[in-house]
Amino acid sequence: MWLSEIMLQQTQVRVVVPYFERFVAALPDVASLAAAPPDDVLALWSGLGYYARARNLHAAARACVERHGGELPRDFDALVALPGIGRSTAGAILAQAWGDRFPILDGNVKRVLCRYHGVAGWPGQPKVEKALWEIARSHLPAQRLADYTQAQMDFGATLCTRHDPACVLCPLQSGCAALATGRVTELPTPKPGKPLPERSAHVLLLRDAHGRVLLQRRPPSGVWATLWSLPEAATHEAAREWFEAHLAGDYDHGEPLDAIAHGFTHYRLTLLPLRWREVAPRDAVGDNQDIRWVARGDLAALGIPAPIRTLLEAQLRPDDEEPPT
DNA sequence: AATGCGTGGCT
DNA sequence: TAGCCAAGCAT
Repeated sequence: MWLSEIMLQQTQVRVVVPYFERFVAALPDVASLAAAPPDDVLALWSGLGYYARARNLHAAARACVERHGGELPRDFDALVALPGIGRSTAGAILAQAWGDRFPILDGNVKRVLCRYHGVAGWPGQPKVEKALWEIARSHLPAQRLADYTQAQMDFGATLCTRHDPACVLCPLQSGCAALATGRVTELPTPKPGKPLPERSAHVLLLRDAHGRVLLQRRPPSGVWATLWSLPEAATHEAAREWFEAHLAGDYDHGEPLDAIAHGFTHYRLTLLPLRWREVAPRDAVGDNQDIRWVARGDLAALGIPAPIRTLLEAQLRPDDEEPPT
């Protein structure tokens, strides 16, 4: 329940299902999650995005073991105090698990309320969001909060959809302000757009004599925080410095591979891979906790950013399939 | 208050 | 197809 709420934040059901099943099979309860190494949790999350959710979930599980007897507390303030659980998720947990009378305000509910009440303005705007919370609270029924909460989300997901909502079938037609005023397609007001910044990074695909690849743990904050990725540098000069500090070999022998375009919500990233087929480490590599050689078969056990995993899978295929340049 | 944080599906 | 944005939260 808790896991599904966290996984579904900003993520669609269809995408979550396989991750959810894999996660539950590996870490079936709060105790096993709390006891798991952070890398195991990130590996199970790898590909889902917003990795802070995984780190927060892990920390929250440990907090539950320490402070709440290994269970999620049935208390709004205690829930919100746990990392990764905000107002909406806390409300969803209390309403769905216990039938407690708390509103939720996820993307589906925001869309439905904006249309039904004819609320204009981007829902991400604090003023608009505050109004929506009040509306959500005012609609709460006296009973069956679990059913009500689930019904709201199902309604938004199946009838009052983002594109092409099924107004003809809608049981709330008669009270819908957007329908009455012909604004169904205009509400909710879309986020004010602005051009996404472009960034690029050189990534080094380094293999040793055993065919292993050199991975580096990313810094504790920023995008892909604490995940394992390829060594990265902003410029060729910086890449060369890193290479020469860590490896014996000739930087200029690196073969450029095709650039990889990756879009984030807030910027566009172009990855420029350089490949060396066989390099030897300097001593420093062996001593550094954040740098390691990884065999192809061990990639699945690590949290790795999606485009990097795709690149590695293409490059580390068995030798009878020559990787593309 | 505004921004940072992933990825994939959809049109 | 390039852009939009989905079961939000943290800072």
